[in-house]
Amino acid sequence: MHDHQVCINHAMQMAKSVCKRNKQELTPLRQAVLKLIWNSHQPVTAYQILADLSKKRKMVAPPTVYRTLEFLEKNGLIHKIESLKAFIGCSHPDQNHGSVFLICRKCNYVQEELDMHGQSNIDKIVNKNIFLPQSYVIEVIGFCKSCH
Amino acid sequence: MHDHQVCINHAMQMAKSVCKRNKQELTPLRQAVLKLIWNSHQPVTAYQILADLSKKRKMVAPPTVYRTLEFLEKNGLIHKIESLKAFIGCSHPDQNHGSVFLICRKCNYVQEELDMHGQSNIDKIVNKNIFLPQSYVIEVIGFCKSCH
DNA sequence: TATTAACATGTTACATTATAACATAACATC
DNA sequence: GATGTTATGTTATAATGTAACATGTTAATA
Ligand SMILES: [Zn+2]
Ligand SMILES: [Zn+2]
Ligand SMILES: [Zn+2]
Ligand SMILES: [Zn+2]
Repeated sequence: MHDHQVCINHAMQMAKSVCKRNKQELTPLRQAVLKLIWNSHQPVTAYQILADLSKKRKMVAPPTVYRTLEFLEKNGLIHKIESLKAFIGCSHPDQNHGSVFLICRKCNYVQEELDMHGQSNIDKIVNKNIFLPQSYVIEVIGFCKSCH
Repeated sequence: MHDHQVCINHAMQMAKSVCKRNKQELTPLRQAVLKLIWNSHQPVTAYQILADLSKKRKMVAPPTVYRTLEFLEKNGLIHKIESLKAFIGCSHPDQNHGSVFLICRKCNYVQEELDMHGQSNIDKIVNKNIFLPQSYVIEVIGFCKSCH
């Protein structure tokens, strides 16, 4: 357990400054979606967001949600968990980083850990193959400390 | 370039022995799907398989394909590339292993590299968090040697 | 101040990916 | 030949994601 309000406040503050830095607008819609995502440390699907958002505002359609998610992801404010087709707030949007996601199958908590891709065993493989990496998907599925 | 017929033959041989070891049946349907997947080193979607298979045999429905894919995956004969929602033959179905997939955005070639999860930086993170890993999704998206 | 360009959001209609639930077949064992 | 098990077929629908075009909003710029 932790004071999650701190997480939310921090995330929203970060978002403001990141968007400012990137010269991008953090509109009310984008803020609302980001806040919904930060409701928990569990990943949420686009259609969960769609439902939640449609309660708060008038009915929204899928493109609205997907576009907003795209914006947030491009600006490093959220990540997509590919193995779950779901989205989660980025814990470190200010830093340029790769991430390792630890995904608990029982409680759904997702822990994002920084990983400076560059000298890991994965990068050894990348280099050995003369591969030019552009993005990484690194997800570990299992049970978190509390759940096993 | 390489003699891909060798890859196919090897894969089908391996499949036979793996299924025997696992006491599982490699039925004609399952063989057909595996062969279709091994048509190339590029990942194929379930619905591509559905289309191909429906040409070879009588029309098949999605559950037939998804069930077969599930069987093949459970027996370690194929892998799902999560970031592409597509499937690819496993190059090393006989060994118990983790994999790193190098996915070329231009030519779609997917290189599977073995990675004995256990002492990598990812596992350091796993251990630090007292996380009990069950499966890994490790995908690097970029450009292969030939394409950059 | 009208005009334009840009960006953001709304709307409609679909495409793609995946699964639930139930029915039948195929085969082995008793 | 009844029974259980595994594999496959069938129908229907759920869940995820996008293309294309319309409208609104704001801020230069003519
Ligand atoms: Zn929190
Ligand atoms: Zn947990
Ligand atoms: Zn080959
Ligand atoms: Zn390539």
